[in-house]
Amino acid sequence: MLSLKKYLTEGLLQFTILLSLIGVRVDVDTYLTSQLPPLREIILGPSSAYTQTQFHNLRNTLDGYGIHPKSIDLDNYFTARRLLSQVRALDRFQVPTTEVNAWLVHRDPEGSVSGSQPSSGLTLESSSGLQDVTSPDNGVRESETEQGFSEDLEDLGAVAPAVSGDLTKEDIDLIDILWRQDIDLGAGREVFDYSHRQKEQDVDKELQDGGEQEDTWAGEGAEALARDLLVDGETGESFPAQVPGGEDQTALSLEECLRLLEASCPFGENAEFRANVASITEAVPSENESPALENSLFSPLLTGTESPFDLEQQWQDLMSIMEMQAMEVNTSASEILYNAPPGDPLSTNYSLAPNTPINQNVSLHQASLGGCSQDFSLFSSEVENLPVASSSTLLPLVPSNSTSLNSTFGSTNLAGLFFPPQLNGTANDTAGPELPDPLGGLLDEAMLDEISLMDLAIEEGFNPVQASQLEEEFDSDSGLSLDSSHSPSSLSSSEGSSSSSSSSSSSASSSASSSFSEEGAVGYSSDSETLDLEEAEGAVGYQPEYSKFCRMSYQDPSQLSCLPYLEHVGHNHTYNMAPSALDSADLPPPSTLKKSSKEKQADFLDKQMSRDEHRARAMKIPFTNDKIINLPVEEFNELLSKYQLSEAQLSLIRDIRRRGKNKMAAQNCRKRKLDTILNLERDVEDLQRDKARLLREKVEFLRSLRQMKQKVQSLYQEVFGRLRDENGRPYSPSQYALQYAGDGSVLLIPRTMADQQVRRQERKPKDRRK
DNA sequence: TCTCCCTGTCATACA
DNA sequence: TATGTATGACAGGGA
Repeated sequence: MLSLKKYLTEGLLQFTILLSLIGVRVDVDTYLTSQLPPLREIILGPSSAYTQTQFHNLRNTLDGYGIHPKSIDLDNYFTARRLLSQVRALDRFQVPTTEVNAWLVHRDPEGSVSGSQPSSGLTLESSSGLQDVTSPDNGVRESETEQGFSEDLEDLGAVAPAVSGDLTKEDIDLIDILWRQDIDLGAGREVFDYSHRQKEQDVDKELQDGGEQEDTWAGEGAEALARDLLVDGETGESFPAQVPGGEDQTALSLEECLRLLEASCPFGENAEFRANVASITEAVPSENESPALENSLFSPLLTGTESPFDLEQQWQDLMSIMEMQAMEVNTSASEILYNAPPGDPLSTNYSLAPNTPINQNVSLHQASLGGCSQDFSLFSSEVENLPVASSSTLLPLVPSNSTSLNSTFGSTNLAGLFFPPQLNGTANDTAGPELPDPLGGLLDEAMLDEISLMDLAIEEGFNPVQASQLEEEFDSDSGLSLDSSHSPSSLSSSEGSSSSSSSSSSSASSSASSSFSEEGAVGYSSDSETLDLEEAEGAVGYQPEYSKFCRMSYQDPSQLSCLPYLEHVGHNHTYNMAPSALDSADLPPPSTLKKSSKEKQADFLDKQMSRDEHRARAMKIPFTNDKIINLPVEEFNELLSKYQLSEAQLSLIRDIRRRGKNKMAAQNCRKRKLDTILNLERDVEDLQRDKARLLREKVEFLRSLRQMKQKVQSLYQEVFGRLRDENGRPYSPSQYALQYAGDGSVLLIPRTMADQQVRRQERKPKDRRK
């Protein structure tokens, strides 16, 4: 019978899927909800004791409208409806993106499929040439695509198990079957992933638009620069462009500056980006380590990548967290990092990066330290204390008209942050060492284990999810095992029709678990018309996790196992029947048995009867406890009216009814508690996975950011080094700074102005926080 | 014997 | 008010 059931179940399911695939609509509802108990029972299996609770409610409510809102049967109802609707939708070939993502998430632990496989690293870090910088936008986007960031970002809205974890094992099996079929047709799994295809299209679009934007922006920038130069020439001031001998040099320098900056940061043509680039250019080198000042690059760079999500805000949030953690960080690491000996400006100006070779295989911890050392001090008071350069006059290079000046002030200028205090003549040698290492704080004891796991993932080509799973397995010693998929009962998952995903919602698991919790004494009525429906509803799935709770009220522990398909063995149909009837019905003819065994059987059955059944039999109640408990009120009262019952009998009957209902209510209550605990476990599991993923993303971002800053720094140095005043002498970095204004012009301004703008910029995020 | 867990039951609140 | 449900608390029984 079992094999027949399995055969029929799988065969029908596959047949239905095939029919659906070729366009034949199969309405399974007709078969499942029709009054064909044997077929339904074969397919869905017998019900459990739990589901008997709403016998009367489910009567005449085949669609489930009469199910109590809190009933566990409602879970079955919704699960069944959802599965049926999905089966029907097969011919329409719709695979919801979020569900596929959820599927991927749940396959991660097995390492078979993962949408967030770690790539070897961001494109930016693949090489250090300028070529990489020419398309940081695309690079970042591609990196996002490669590393499953797009999925991760989508997960931000679908991470909650209640949403994304709604796939049952049946769903997964269906998707898997479809996938295999399409693989045979030459289609990969990514074909189903709408987000994947969309990301590919986006990337292509970006690649196309990027070139156009770059060209447009370059043209506008050149025009703006030429305009500025012309205006400046009209002022008659000692603008290099108009000074004989120095004109070509300066003009060439500015053009080169613009070109280099454009080449390095072709993010787009919008003003926001330009402001960001301006902050990038200002965030260039400082002679003495001022890592605190360099974090100004954070937001602008990330905003420049222009994703639909407010990455700048996210980073600010992240930085705020880091700031908090940085309060407690020890400064030893930063001291080492910041006390680099002065020497080559390129190597010393930029806190860590120049001296730290970019190593893709570097430990995440190390990488994080490096990235952090330069990134997190935007809001540090050190910035406020920066001495202002004495020079306050506007250079001839700066356009003299008010518009340009306003734009200059209005634009981002963090140049001062990058110039070495020594050059300002007011250097504070202790500034660097005093700065804490925020990421070091982030990577404190509590996070090192996760980081190390991520290190493992990056260094060893480990799937980070696997790493997190490894971590979970380590954590599983704590009594509550988070990995339910390792339950021995998961063997039953081979039965596609009787398994439910560990990610199923609590409602689904409720229905599933009830399929084998057996209450034989009061839980079964062979003459109940609604029983079949109950069984159908109650056997939607089998929850492996409940194997450990399967020791419920079964009839005979020695005869019954926890297997759900054996649950019907334990039903007790005897109730208040007379012992003689029981004997004749259940026992072999007396002639073939010894009296002792007969008595044994009687004793055994007697023991199996509940107290209320004993009482009912003693009081000669003329109907079964099952009827007493499960009949609707109207029918119950009608039943009572048919018999002439004494007050004691009536009282007992009402007590039996009350206790029976309460007993099942208690069972439901306890099962709900278990469901809650299990779902909480899954939530914790998901959150841990998300946490690991976010940490990994953060490290990746920091790494790419550090590399971008390196390149911007070198470009700034190159541009600034080529600038010459009217006498052909280079400008002093301690007195002047380059500023990339919002209108596309590149300005050389005194450091005092740059410092003022730095302070002004610092206040903005603070105000925004308020 | 003690402890833990499961189960049934009661009391109570609530719908 | 009657009925049903949910849940905390308690007790009994088995391992």
